[in-house]
Amino acid sequence: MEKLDNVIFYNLEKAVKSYRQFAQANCLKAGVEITIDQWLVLKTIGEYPDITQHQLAGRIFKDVASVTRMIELLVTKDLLFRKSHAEDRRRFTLTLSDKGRKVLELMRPISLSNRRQALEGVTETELQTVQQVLQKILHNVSKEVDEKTV
Amino acid sequence: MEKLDNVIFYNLEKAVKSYRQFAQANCLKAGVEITIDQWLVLKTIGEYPDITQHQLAGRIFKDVASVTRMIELLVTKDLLFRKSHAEDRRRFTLTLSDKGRKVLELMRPISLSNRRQALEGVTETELQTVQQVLQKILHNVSKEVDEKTV
DNA sequence: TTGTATTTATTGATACATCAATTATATTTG
DNA sequence: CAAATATAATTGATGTATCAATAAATACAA
Repeated sequence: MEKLDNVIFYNLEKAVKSYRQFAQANCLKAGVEITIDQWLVLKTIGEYPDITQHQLAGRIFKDVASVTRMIELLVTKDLLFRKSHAEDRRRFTLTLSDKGRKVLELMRPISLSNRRQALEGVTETELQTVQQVLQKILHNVSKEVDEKTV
Repeated sequence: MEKLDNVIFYNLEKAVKSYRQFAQANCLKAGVEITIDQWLVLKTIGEYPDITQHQLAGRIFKDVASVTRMIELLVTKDLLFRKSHAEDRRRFTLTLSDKGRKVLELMRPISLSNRRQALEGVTETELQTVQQVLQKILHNVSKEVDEKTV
């Protein structure tokens, strides 16, 4: 009773994991030595040059602790520079290195192709429905405002 | 250009992660000291008493190495027994302990309620669309049969 | 302005993911 | 049957997730 195959959350996880493996494999094939997660960090820093690690974590839905460690890695891989922020000494300024920028360029066509391949045969309408459902789920599981404010 | 918010795979990951946190928090609230992943293992063993670790891994889309370690944990937590298989000495027979069965019973209503809450406002039709799309994605990203068999 | 709270980030501990290499047992094939 | 192959599981190495505790700097309130 209640086969896992019918539980949407298992299928969601399955699809997400499979896509990740697929995407990761395609990066390697293209000779880019980076994990999808590391790429996400680089990409986000590229888009938001003055972002804090905290905001970064939120944007890629990761833990701040994870982000700290990923940044360390990216720095030792010479993809990223980190220097103390000029105006707020609690923060750090994160800057892509040349190598980091190069990786991002290499990745752009790959990630586009990954998505295109993965979504082959999926219609625009279907996509919209999926997005709607995901929004609803997100809304439902996000910490509700405490209603004990009677 | 190409905001992450519009990329379905980010939203998928986001939804999956959020649901996991939600589900995990609800377990803790109910006093069940187990991770969702450990629960998945127990549940699957309950449903397939003679399963191999390899099959188990496939069923919950995890790595065999992860499964090995999770089983070790579950054994030390006294939720699971493991003894060498009678007919095939490469294998192990995995058996739920009383404590393990009790945890599964405690979890049943919780997981049902988790899903119900998370899917509030989502119609049956929408769900079906999502399932279809997930199937398509899975199909697209799964290793294609090598077509160089010319 | 001193004390308190908040924000930014790190660190330690534990759990899980993934890949590659290895061990042990079974199965197949010559 | 012996050799080659396949299967079941473990182990090591590296990367990520999550929680809790901490440190340092900044903001805010009395």
